[in-house]
Amino acid sequence: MNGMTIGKVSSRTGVGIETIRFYERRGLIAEPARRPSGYRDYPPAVIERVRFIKKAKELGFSLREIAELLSLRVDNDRTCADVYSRATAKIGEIEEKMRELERMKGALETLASACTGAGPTGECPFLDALEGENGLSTGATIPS
Amino acid sequence: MNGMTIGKVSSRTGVGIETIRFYERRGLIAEPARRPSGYRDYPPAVIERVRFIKKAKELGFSLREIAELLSLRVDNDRTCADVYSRATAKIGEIEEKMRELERMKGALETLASACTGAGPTGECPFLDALEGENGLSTGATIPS
DNA sequence: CTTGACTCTGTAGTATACTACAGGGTGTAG
DNA sequence: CTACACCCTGTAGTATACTACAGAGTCAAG
Repeated sequence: MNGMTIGKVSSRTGVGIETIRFYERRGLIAEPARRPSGYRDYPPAVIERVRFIKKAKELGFSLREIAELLSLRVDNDRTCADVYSRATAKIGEIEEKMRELERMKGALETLASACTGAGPTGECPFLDALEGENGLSTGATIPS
Repeated sequence: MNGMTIGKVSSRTGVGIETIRFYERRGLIAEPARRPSGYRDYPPAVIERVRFIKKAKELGFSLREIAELLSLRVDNDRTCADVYSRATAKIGEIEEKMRELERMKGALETLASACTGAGPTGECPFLDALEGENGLSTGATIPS
């Protein structure tokens, strides 16, 4: 009763074989069991994990941040208080991302509703909707 | 009555000088006027543009996608119908990102509410909340 | 028992997005 | 008039995240 080969994981998730092995090297996916041949033998749960990584990436999380998100679940050494504070911090980041997306969406909707007819594009309040002093939590890098 | 030097733009936006010049090379920022010395002389509007780029990046848009977003406003050759379809497409992408963030947030909240006391971390339904067949619009790359 | 699809390790190359000089000129405060 | 912060171009280096081989072994169908 074997699990999946890496090719199966790849086709089920839409993530390339080389990329899956890369995620393993980076510690995002646990090293799977091996068959006598040396082939990786994955449990079904790996599918959700790979899909999670894929989606989190599309949402602007780096692999380092995704590892953090995943570590909330994996490490049994952590206290609940620790998990709680990390989780709420991530929730804050996510809420900030959502607010920015909301603003961007609003700006695009204004743009779209102003341009339903024919003719050239006029001045649209596109950048204006995204003002504000600060970025998100990325940690701005200003060379010394 | 001069505008800003690049250093001023950098300090007002939190984006490095080299990065601003890089954005110019990539066409994300228009080539500014020059002073007799050759110094770049930026109009105030560049501040919003740089901040927009910064935020859009933090939301998971690539520089190529940001250029697309910006081109909706800039190109006067485009018809309104064209702008409309591009804008609504981007709105769709943004809504998908927001839905995914909502799911991720829900998973984190479940995790956080289950772990407010002391003790070790149990099994939490973290990955489960992010299942689903498909990713976003990134265009999955599966090697041949 | 061969053929073709699949897997292995290891290394090297690519795309994106910066980031850091080198070697030079500019601008202004004291 | 000099010292120091700032700007210029151009090129090269770095971090991240893949992506592509090379050279070899594995497995299932016919």
